[in-house]
Amino acid sequence: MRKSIKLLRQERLIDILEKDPFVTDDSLSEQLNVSIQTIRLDRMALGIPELRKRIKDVAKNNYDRVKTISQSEIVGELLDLELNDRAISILDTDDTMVFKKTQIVKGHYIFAMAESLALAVIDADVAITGIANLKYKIPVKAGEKLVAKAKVKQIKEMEYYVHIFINVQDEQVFRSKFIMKAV
Amino acid sequence: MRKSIKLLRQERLIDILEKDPFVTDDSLSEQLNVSIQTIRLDRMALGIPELRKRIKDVAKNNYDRVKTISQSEIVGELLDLELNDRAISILDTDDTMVFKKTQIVKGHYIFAMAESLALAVIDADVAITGIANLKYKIPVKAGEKLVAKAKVKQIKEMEYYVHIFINVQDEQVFRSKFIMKAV
DNA sequence: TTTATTTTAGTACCAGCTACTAACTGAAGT
DNA sequence: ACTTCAGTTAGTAGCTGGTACTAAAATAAA
Repeated sequence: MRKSIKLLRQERLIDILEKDPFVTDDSLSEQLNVSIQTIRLDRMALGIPELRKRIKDVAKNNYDRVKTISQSEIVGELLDLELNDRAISILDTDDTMVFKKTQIVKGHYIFAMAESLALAVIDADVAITGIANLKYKIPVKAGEKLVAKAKVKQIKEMEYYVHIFINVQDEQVFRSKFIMKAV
Repeated sequence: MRKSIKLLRQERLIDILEKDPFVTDDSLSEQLNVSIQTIRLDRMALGIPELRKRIKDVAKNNYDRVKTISQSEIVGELLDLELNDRAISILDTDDTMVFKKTQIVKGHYIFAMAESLALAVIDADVAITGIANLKYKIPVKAGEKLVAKAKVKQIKEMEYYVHIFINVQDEQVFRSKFIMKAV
């Protein structure tokens, strides 16, 4: 029975540190009501590095990356643009965009790429998405390079009908129709 | 002229640390060819904290932010769930989600909320989005609280037909149909 | 009861500092 | 020539949050 007490404590330790890596051994020993030596033995057993190393890891991991997530990279890079006619953008997928279980890129990244290209291609100061029909044909895996092509099919007063196709290599993985409304 | 040597060194110091905050005083003293005490006097004068504090700052700055952007907040909080039947989630929008020009929430945030709720409501280990039809009825502004309701309409072998409605207050701002495929 | 596991205690040592005192350098001021 | 003084260097004590190690105490299992 002592065995499970130890394992339970180690699980709690992992839990605490996953929620907040900025915790000293001292604080951990208080939270778990054991001596600081026990905490250190547990960390050793679990291969968890010391506070400073943990902080450094968090810092290093995010230092370069973070900037990207929030904006531009979510939508890809515009390569070619002919207003009111056509446009091309590319997006490199990575493992931050996937469902861990399946390694398949989450749908909203692909949607975001398509939507932003649809917005870019139309010659309107401000536009909003009205209607979208999407078809995910083949799941996209982390690391694959997406190429999106937009074609404006029709402009009816303030409504723009735009088709977006997304390929990986020469295979179509996604296609969609957007009706954008200028405001 | 001695004056400018000092100022120049301090500028170089700032430069080095801006490019890479992960540098010890020891390394700085080598790079700038002065004693470690001089480096410390310079840091004091410039109000630059020690290495560990700098690392911690980098980590802290990004840690909270990244967590939120990448996962939960983009998709909302699950309030109610009846597998294979219905589900409800909420999402507080903020000004990081909008087009600056218009203060209107970007479509992919709303799509992500809808898609993830559609995924949550179906009782399948792994599922991918197959087809989606979206209608954005009213633009959502920063600060508005979105309430998404999912209803599973039909289950046909491995395909799930799910409807998602998103409201602000009692007004429907978005509705969609998803066909999800279990894998 | 004996043995094994787990936990606690304690010491020496480390990096990377802060805080402080003191001495040295070198050029300018008068 | 001597003083002056900013700028630089040297050195010590003490801090945090550890590692690495030895040893003893507590608890459980045989």
